[in-house]
Amino acid sequence: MTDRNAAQSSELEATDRAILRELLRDGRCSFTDLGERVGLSVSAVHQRVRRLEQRGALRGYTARVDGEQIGLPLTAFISLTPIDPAAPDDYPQRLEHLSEIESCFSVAGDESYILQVRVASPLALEDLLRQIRESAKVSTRTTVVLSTPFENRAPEL
Amino acid sequence: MTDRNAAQSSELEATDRAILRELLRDGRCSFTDLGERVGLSVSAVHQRVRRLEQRGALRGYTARVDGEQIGLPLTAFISLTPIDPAAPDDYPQRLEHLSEIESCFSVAGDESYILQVRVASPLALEDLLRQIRESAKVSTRTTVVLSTPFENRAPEL
DNA sequence: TCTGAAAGTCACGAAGG
DNA sequence: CCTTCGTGACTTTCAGA
Repeated sequence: MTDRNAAQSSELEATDRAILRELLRDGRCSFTDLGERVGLSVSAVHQRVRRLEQRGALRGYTARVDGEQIGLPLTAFISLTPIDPAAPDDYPQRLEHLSEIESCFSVAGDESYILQVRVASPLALEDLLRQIRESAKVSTRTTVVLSTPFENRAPEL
Repeated sequence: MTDRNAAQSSELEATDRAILRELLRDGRCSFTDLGERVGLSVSAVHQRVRRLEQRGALRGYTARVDGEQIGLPLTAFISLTPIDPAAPDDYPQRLEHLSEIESCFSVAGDESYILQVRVASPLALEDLLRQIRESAKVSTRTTVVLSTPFENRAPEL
């Protein structure tokens, strides 16, 4: 066995973590480079990446884009509190269609959900808030982001 | 001129937005595919992508990785309030070295900053909170994420 | 799970309109 | 800003260990 038999394919081995580390740093890194960096042949890396994709450890790849330059300079966090505490908890589905909502977290604490949103302007935020309240029957508390010292840093693997 | 002359290279043109849309969907998409999808030759797309990278609209590429499978199943938001309101505002620099902190937002509202963190366990979170308080001389308020209905969705371009 | 080789695809710069 | 074209690099598969 490997380390501690990796609890039914749960924990990742060193080489796989090295691969993920490189792909987090550069999602377009070639298999050739990847192979050199982790000390494996091109085909071996190729197989491992495919396996990581199939396992779901590697969910995909995406570009990192500048919010300002694409015309969405305003980020905010919106906390949700259900108006009717007895209503069924289907808030995520009710909000899914609003593309301005980047992330939706179910949380412990005073509020039920935290939404991370990105919009073009204060006016667009006002409109989004109206749509959220209408779609989900919730009251909202909004925290506007002034600046982002850093964001989406890669975790240490 | 184009649309409204794009306010000094600020706004993006339709083809560039189409390219970003595709790269947000699949960060490893080949230039060949990209060209077909946006209706341009391979070289033209290549040039545009390079230009977008130089402009800073395209900041890079990254893999999307499953938090659970890499051994970091716990996400939380931590709000920061300075203990000494007169202290210099260098909190981001003081916290930068803590790799568990994925994002750091300066916000308007009751608190000064919101941190998004990812850790292995409640114990690791406790330890991180201690380090944050020590490093930045702040009091903290923590909201634990129970589940994530959706996260990091691509914005509508 | 690895390696090495073969075949097909792709990246990327040059030249030109 | 676009196209076409050519070369070298890369991806992907497969056989073998």
